[in-house]
Amino acid sequence: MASETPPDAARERYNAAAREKHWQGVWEARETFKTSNVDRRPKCYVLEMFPYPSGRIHMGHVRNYALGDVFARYKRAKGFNVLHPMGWDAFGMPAENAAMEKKTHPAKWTYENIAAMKKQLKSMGLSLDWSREIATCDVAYYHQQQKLFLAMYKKGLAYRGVGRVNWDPVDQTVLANEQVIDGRGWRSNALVEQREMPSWYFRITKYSDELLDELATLERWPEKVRLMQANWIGRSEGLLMHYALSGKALPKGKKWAELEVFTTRADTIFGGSFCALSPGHPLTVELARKSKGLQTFIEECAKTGTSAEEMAKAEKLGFDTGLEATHPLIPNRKIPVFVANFVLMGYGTGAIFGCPGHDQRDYDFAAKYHLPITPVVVPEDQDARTFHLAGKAYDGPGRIANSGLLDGMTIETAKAEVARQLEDIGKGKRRTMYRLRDWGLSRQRYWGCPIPIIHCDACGPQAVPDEQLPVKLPDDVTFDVPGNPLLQHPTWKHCACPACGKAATRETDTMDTFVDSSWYFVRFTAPDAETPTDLKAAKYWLPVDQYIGGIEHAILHLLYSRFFARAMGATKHLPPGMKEPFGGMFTQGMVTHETYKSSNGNWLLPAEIKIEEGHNGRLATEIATGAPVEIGDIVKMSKSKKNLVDPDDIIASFGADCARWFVLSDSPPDLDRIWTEGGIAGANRFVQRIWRLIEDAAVVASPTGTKPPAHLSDDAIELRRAAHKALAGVALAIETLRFNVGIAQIYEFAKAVQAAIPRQGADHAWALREATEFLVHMIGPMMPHLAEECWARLGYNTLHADQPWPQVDEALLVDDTITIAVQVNGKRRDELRIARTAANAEVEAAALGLEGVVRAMEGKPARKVIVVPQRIVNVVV
RNA sequence: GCGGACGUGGCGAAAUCGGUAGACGCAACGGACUUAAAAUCCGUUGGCCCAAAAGGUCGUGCGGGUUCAAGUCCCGCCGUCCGCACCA
Repeated sequence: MASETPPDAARERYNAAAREKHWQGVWEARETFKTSNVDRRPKCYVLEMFPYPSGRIHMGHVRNYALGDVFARYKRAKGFNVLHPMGWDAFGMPAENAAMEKKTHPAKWTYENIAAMKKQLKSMGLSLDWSREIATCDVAYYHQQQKLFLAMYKKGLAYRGVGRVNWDPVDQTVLANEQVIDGRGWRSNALVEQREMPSWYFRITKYSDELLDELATLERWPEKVRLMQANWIGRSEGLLMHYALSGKALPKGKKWAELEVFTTRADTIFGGSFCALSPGHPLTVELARKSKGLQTFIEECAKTGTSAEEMAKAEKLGFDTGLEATHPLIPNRKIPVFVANFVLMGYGTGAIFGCPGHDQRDYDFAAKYHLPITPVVVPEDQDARTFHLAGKAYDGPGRIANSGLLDGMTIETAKAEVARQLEDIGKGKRRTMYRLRDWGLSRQRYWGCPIPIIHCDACGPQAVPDEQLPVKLPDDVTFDVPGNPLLQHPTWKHCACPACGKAATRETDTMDTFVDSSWYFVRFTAPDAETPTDLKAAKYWLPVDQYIGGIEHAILHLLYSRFFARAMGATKHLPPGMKEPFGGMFTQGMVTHETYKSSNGNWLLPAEIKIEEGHNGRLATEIATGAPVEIGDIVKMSKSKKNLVDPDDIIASFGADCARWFVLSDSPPDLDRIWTEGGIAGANRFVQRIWRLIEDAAVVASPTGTKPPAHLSDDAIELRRAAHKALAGVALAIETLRFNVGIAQIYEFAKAVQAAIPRQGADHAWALREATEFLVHMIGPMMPHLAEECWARLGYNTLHADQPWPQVDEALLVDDTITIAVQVNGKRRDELRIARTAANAEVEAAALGLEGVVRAMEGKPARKVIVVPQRIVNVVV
């Protein structure tokens, strides 16, 4: 029999490139991964974040989609009706940049990129239902998005308001915060201005509480992401309180008689030594009309940089208005009113009272302007009379002091007491504030979804009537002049008012691309529906059971999607109660690689260098010149550092299975995966080893469908145990997204199968057949092409992709005889082979008789023997 | 500054419940096969003591603690990474 197997030298290696193409063709021809919305099986919606069509996939994509594909294929094998779709986040700036630089139309550039990337994704052998493919720049998609927008507009969830934006005066466009670098536009390098501009907003703050409170229901989300969202929403409970204003400079009118401030530390009011207004506060603006000095001060404030670092370092600056504020509970104390650069207009009321003793910012400010600093909270272990602030504010726990009627209270009691008293006299009100603001979605750009609104001088903003939708982007645009091409288009914006019929103009802003990605996962459930969503399909498929993507979307994309789910519920585009779009969320790590730098300081591609490993470490040289190369840090693969490995090259030389196997091995999926030449070679060795193993096993194993023999030898039973244990272990690893652990078990099991091949006898042949098939099932989700090839080699003419995950025989998971460690005084001294069911007394007796135990006990009597059944024995002497 | 995560061999890591630390992979070293190489196969590989084996001993960032037993739990440090950042 064995002679049928060719010797290694003559054997053909598994030709991944050819076979992978073959099986991809078979899957496509048979529509193996096409999913129906009508199916009796339980559903499972597996989704990876859809890519931006930059033109080429990178290793980050390979990892992301390999992770998702393992899960999707496994769930299919487990009998689920799996939805695993793919699409393109296709609107956005890079297409317009390309249009300006390369003179290609954004649409042409985008669709060519999509075609190229789709080809690359297909070469990965992903179990995707391509019939549901969507691109957000498809008119069919953004048509539906416009309907959604109008439905939200009519519900008051989208509105037009005025807000501050980062305006790039050269490019004539609004910039996102992350596009402003050191106060300058990232492309134009022009000084960015803060402008008040009319913009469109989504009323996400309506759901602040829900979005925060319901984070608790997201049990299969990373704690870290939930925390980041909670901090982003930033709810804080506090008190609005009114200070009476006085002073010569106080403007006339009732409106200026009182100053409203917000505080979360009402307990510290007796420590308040000043009030401060934001430079943008209405009272500041009013006062500035009569004060040149204040005007100058406001201008100075506006100039301080917008970058986070600058803000933190910026000195606390104030301008004394000459006004005085009287606290409602302490009529005899008047404190000065300043305008201060550190008070934000966008939070609370834009005005604060400063308590230097217990707030570091206020402390810094008070120190600079020589204002009183009185501690009013004293730590429990300190005496109020001697307690001293050691040069900084104290914000820890303690009891109230120096505060008259509040003295001796806890912080919480004092807060409640102040709130109660102020509410009683109508000078205060408890209030919850949020850091979260409404979502500004206007972008002055071309390549985005047009906002379907018409502005009429007589009637105001009007929704575009349904029959006039979609508002299509015009094709004939130029990017020769800065600014929004839609605004400059000669005819596009001119139209008739739907209400009065007179000449009107279209909204020329387009939507933030985060809008596109806030509901695409719903559209996948019914990609061809004439309405934005199909309630029946949405109800069947949603929520997404497992969503996988990068941590960089932890806040915005995921929070916006959660908002959209609620808003779409309100507009009846989702079934009632369907609030959370993603039941399970997983954030995968990056793919990293060593960096290489030539002696002249240029970064080099891994392909441009050669590495020699020897006793004295690793030496790198540049292939072209033979010059030595400096090996740098291991960082995320990036174009700028050139530490890139091209998925196309890897797939061409090793195959998609090998690339998938590599990115799944070794590192936990949520941590970074370091790409190494050695690692990919190791993965390739395993691919070849599996193929040889299956070829060998196919020769000696029982034919398909052989009935189990009546008697199995111990070795055969051991192989069965190993097979069933590995199968259960791999299944658990996949379910818990710990693929690296599952892969380690596959390696181990493959060794056991290999060792069993030379054994003779019908029982071995049968056990080997089972073990070999199990092995193919285990590698299937990760290396699907190889699994098909092996499945065929084992004598089947069915598709492995259609095979169910085998049943585990639970009885085989537990051993009859087990090995337990025996310790003496907590140190392992020997081990014991004993029946799993042995009684504790029996275990104890056997343990005490072990050679290593006797030696370690040195003749002393056992004071205590702890027997943990089936785990360990510890003898205490 | 605030919040969070992490720290285990030369490297990536495993250890699901407090119960044999280092599975599995990479790298390295030795051997078989070969004229040779590649490929493949077999073996060794945490430190120290011992000629070797047997055995001993130390060992999961550092210092304490709880426990029969700690990588795992508690307290205090140190370091690295990430997020937020004048949010009153």
